[in-house]
Amino acid sequence: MTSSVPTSRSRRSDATRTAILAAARERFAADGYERATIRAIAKDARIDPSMVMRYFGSKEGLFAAAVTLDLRLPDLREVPREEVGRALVTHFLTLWEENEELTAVLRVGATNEAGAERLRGIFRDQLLPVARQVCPDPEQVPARAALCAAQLLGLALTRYVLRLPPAVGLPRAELVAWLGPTVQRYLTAPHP
Amino acid sequence: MTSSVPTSRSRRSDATRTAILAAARERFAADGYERATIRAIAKDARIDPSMVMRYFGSKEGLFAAAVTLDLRLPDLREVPREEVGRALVTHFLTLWEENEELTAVLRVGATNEAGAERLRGIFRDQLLPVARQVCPDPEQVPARAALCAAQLLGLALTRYVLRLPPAVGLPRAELVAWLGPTVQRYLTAPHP
DNA sequence: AGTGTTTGCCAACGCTCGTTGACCACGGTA
DNA sequence: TACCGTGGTCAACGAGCGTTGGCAAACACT
Repeated sequence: MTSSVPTSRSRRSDATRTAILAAARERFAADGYERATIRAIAKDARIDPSMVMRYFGSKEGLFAAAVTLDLRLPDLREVPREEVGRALVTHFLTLWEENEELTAVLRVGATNEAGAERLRGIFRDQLLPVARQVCPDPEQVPARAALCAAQLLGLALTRYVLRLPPAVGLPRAELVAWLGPTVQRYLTAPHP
Repeated sequence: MTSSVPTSRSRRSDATRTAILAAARERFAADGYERATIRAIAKDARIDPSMVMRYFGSKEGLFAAAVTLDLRLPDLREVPREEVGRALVTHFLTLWEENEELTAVLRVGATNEAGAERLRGIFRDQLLPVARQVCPDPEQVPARAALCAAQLLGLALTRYVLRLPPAVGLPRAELVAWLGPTVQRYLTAPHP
């Protein structure tokens, strides 16, 4: 039993716990699922590999705990209707540059079925609802959202994962100027 | 020495060689680089793993031999100028559905540096020259080609790798209708 | 001081991987 | 018949992986 430190006082292990999570995110983002070994993650966090197991149960458990993705998408009803495309692109660029979880989930999703399922979940639970806010016809929402996902994930893939030189070199503003109208059209333009 | 069968007569080993390559392409496309094991590939080809080594030297050698990608892009100068976007999208969709090498190189490129370099090479040697045929300003060619790559690879990623349900469900014609104008704009529209 | 829970390290397990080298079967040529 | 290149199998190697259980130190509470 022992409710020794039940409520608010921070346990000493919380530090290691977050250290492991940080190292895991970094490795998953850099190497993908298979090559990001528990041993390497543990070494980065300066603890023993067995600690990872004790805290997270298994490698899958660690991945699940390390990569919890909240896109924090804006409420598009508060954005001028002709600005939603640019707003989304801007938001995604910021998001992607701020945290490496997105790169991690994209890299892992490309080779690992569990990772792919994670991405499908994010699409379903986070992007679809937002698309629903601005799409004219509810029936077309999934298709339109998928088109946006294709464009935005394609950008992330070429720029942050594959690192195609021209994609890396393009300045933010220019990306927004090019992709904004595309996303805008996918979301709001009449079916072609 | 021995020029026993030097010229045209097909050696018996060619059959196994191509069997290995076919199995390798399939596994790389389905599993990515790390999880596509030589042992599994050899089993698919119904031979011993050591044969793979004899023929291709190493796993990297096998990958290099199995995935040689020719996009067979059309000569855009023979396509009506306002049709190049739709033509490219159509071409890519066909290409992707016909052979699994593209899925393989995309999956591998996402987690493996050698795979990523392979993709950068394809972009540089095959997509850039074609973009040069239709872009107005030569200086803008790399950026415009990169935008196209982002859109087209994003489609492939969501449809053939991640298998987002709405992206899988969209019929070819509709994809061409949506993405065609996007690619067209990236290639030929004036800089926004 | 004494006791029980945390927090950590260490050593090993069983497994799979890429890779290697020894050995065998066939088939054409001398 | 004897030979040799070719196409193939088999068993093993060393390394790295995820994972486990036992044990020592640090701490919290009485």
